Amino acid sequence: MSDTTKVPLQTVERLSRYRRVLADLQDTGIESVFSHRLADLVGVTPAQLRRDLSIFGSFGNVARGYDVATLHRTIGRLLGTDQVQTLALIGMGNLGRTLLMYRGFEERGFHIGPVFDRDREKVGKVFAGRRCYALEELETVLPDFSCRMAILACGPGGLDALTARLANLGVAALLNFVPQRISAPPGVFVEDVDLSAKLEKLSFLSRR
Amino acid sequence: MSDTTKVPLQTVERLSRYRRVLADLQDTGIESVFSHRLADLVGVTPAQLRRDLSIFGSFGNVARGYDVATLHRTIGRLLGTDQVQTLALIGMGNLGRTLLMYRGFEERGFHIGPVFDRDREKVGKVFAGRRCYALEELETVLPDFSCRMAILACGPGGLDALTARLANLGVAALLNFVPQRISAPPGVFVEDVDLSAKLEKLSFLSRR
DNA sequence: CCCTGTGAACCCCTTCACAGCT
DNA sequence: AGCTGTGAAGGGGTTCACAGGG
Repeated sequence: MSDTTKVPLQTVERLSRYRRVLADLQDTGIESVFSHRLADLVGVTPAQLRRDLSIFGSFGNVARGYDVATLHRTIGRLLGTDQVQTLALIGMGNLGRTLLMYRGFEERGFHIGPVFDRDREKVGKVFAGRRCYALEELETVLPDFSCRMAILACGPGGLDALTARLANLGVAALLNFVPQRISAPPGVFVEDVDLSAKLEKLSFLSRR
Repeated sequence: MSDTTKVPLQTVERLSRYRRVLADLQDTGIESVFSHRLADLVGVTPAQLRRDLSIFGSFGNVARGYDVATLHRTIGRLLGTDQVQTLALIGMGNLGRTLLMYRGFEERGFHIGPVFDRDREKVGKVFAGRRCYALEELETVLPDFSCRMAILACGPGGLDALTARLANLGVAALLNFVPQRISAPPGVFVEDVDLSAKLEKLSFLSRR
């Protein structure tokens, strides 16, 4: 019951939420939880929680429920966040600099390593301890960091070429803030962050 | 075929993407498109596009496809972004200031009006032309702007009380950047932005 | 022809409900 | 008695495929 690719996408998204709540429980010294309680804290149904976990195995115990520390570690392993991963960040505008200063990433096992910008003015400057590289240096700099993921916080110009170069360098996942459809090279996963779209959704929903 | 509440959530999310592409087409002077072409540009199947639109009515024409300008306007009306909406922004940290400077919101019909912070040091300062109010002033300041939506870019402390106060003031939708589950008052819609969760999803997916 | 709009089939995910166990 | 894990049922969204029309 484990590593087929038959894991619902939404289950993966919920794993993050489970892990976060489990971390809180662990901090408060709670050693075990029943599905009912954990589901309540996360905001899902107990059946959903048990189903999600059952996709990966049997972690529960009828008498005590789930062991908090063990389950936390297990989900971390599933997500691949049990060890620190280094990300590349492209674009040192307002957004890029904000992301660089955001502490939440480090807390969850993500470390921003090399940062890049196309703008000559930014290249060579230091942001939060990182020297900014020119985009042209991608091929020479990136291999030293062995990044499997990158954050795109740059302008829309030449995006397709950029993603192709990143893919060539072994980057298999992109967190994309550029409001434009990315034609991802095969094998590269893209998650879009489109705040305007979220506002539009809220605008629609709150009209009735 | 119109205003029942039976609109799939994911259809709503795709409306944003249709609208963005239609805006681009309009800028380049194209007057009409067939579902096949529009769907290609957006990155969905033609059947999906037609199904999505058919939920709201019949906008197409067998001979010419869809009229770009009309459809653009229609989707804008559906989303409620055909007129500018004013948002409140809570939290003037790095994130809040970045959001304030982001041009993308204005382009899509969202205007950030009043900004608030709990921190006494920030209150009274001016950010991008807006004077920052204290959180205590919420009840006196917010009614002047008649905001139906708010952006939460503050710390996690006292979130439940804050959302309750916002709800009382008529705020029916929240774009939430705080990594914590919000127990939304009834009738209030919440969209969470959790970048770490997106990275964890990417981490999971790119491991095979 | 080749388009749109749409019933119907399909598929994926959620929920129910219970067997098995402690 | 009350829990987990899971077949089976149910529901929601996508895709198929075609009727209808220029």
